[in-house]
Amino acid sequence: MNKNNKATIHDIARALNIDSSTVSRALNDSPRVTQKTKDKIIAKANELGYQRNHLASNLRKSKTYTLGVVVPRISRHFFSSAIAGIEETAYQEGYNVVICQSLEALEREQKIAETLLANRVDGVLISISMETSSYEHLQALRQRNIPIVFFDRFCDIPDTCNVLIDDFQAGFNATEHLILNGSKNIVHFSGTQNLDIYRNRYNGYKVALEKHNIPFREDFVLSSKLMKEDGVENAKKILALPYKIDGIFSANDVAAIGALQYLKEQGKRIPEDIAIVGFSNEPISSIIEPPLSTINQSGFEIGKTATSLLLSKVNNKTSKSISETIILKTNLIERKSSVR
Amino acid sequence: MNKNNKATIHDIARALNIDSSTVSRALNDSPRVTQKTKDKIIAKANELGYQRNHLASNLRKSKTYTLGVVVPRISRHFFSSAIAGIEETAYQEGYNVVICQSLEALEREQKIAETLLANRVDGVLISISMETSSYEHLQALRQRNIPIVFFDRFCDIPDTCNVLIDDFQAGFNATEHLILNGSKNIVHFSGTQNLDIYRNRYNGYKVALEKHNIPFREDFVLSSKLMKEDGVENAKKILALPYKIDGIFSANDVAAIGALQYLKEQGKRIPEDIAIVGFSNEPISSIIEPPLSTINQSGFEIGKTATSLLLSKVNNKTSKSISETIILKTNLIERKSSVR
DNA sequence: CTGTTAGCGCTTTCAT
DNA sequence: ATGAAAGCGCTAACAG
Repeated sequence: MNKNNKATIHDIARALNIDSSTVSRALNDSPRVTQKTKDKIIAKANELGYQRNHLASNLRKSKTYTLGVVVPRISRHFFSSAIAGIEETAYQEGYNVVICQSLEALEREQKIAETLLANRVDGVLISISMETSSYEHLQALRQRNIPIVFFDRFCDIPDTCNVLIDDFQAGFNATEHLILNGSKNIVHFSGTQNLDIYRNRYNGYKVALEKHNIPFREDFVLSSKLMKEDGVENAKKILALPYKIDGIFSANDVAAIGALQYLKEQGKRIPEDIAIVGFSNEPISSIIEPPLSTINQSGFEIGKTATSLLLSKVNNKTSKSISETIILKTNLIERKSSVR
Repeated sequence: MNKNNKATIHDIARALNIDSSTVSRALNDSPRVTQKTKDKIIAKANELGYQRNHLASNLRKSKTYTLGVVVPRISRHFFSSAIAGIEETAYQEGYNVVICQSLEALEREQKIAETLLANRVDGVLISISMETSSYEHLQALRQRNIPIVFFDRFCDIPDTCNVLIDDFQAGFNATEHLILNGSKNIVHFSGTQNLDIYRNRYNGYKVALEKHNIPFREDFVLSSKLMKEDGVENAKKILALPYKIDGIFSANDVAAIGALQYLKEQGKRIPEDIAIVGFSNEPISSIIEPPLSTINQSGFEIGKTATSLLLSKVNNKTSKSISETIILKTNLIERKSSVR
């Protein structure tokens, strides 16, 4: 018994008059131990209430069995469901997870990267912040040979993987959906253009307009950080436009909701339909009026996929430093307003 | 240099021709080392890019510097903001955090408790599941001398702490608010009665009615798990009641929203005002029609408070096994419908 | 198949 | 004020 009153492999060994290394092997189910002794050892282990000390094991193996997860903010539904997927996959494989929030700030992201390094995580899953335009902190991780998988927000660094949705297609589908429902003057709420996801959604919007011979107008594209306040600002801009806007394609849910709310407060006309991209299975869309059509993007799936990819990197010493990008499917969920 | 290409205290010691124990002391800012040698050591540490190996350090100290956090579901806004508060406080003190979801299921909660034990966390923060009516898994943690702090959902186990809001007062305030706004027939959406928070909110409701001489009616209390579907069911029951309901006091946000949505879909009259308890700074309430008055309960604050309390238990060997309950203030946020 | 031995990198007595 | 030595609990050569 050690000082914490917990049995160690030595206690088991002593009780059975064998060596602790055999106990270790048995407990790790090594083929180099007879089934009979394994049984004896396992029985004794249970009897003594033995539990492996991961600290010691990990130190010896110089692995932490911990993954770092960096997201802009945990309260965003997309990310909290992604985290659920990440944890499910990680726990299954015996990995723990430490979750960090960048709050969309580069400086915080850099600090987090340092912490993760100091904690010697075995791998990192990250959705970069909107501010992230320099990548040294991420490259530092790669230099220490820590695998990185980017999810949702694309990042182009050598020897890293990406798990994304097809943002171009989603943007195209969202916009076309509006057009097919009769919208002509469609405004686009876009995000910061240094993020690929927003550039691609924007391009999808443009191409859909082209396809349907609707002229593209520069002043119909409103770029922001897509926070709720930005949505409100966007709504004001819409009202100031010399056109009757009959559709909005917002690159995320939050800004769309902000705009909606403002328009309602002002007693203004609500565009016929609003398509939103970047939306997980959040309940908000189903409770606001008019119901929003959304592009469904399962955070849970993305989290799971990204994690298994990362774990394969963490475990396979073989296929080291191969970049890979996985694109997951999205689907458009149409919601008709009940009041029409 | 070790196999991971990382400097150790031995590397620093060798380079400086001193012993590694001195290096260790210096790096821990022990008073038993001269400032001059400390400076030398720190300089060399930086030069070599030294980073402490926490695994080794923790093994030696037999502490994990990890806290377990168990919540019903991370996607609930109240819990995700509580987690943010927990992390902020924990990281400041050099602790990591592992987050687990019980999904309101006792069985999962029991498994999680086992895992946390196996991981030898230094302390546990938990909001018990709605199903939790047996407490062996939690007592097992206490037996291993792992401090526990319950937050939001009260749990009465010896030698543990609770960080709560005043649910009785909140229930009272919510109900009185409805009464003062003219409601007479006020329905209460209640949660499972094995949780104190719901019993207390329920009692607050009753006492508020009493105070204002409004007769209490058994059939105005609808108990459920307070999921969205339950809200829908509740709404149906309301419509079937032989009274004109003019107020709802829901013990949480989710059920209230479910009910609202159903009532709207059916084109039914919406009660004049709805007070909700159990509500964090979630944006939902501000985007639905009619606006809901809510009891504001800051998950972030609760998380922070609970964590500092837990850390004091984890660190102070002195005041061991003293139970304590902290009650945090809530405030009612009134929102007038814009359409009235 | 099992035992011996030597550490992983750090902290902590106990000396000096 | 610093050094020497022991060991946290486990794993992984290397023997036999």
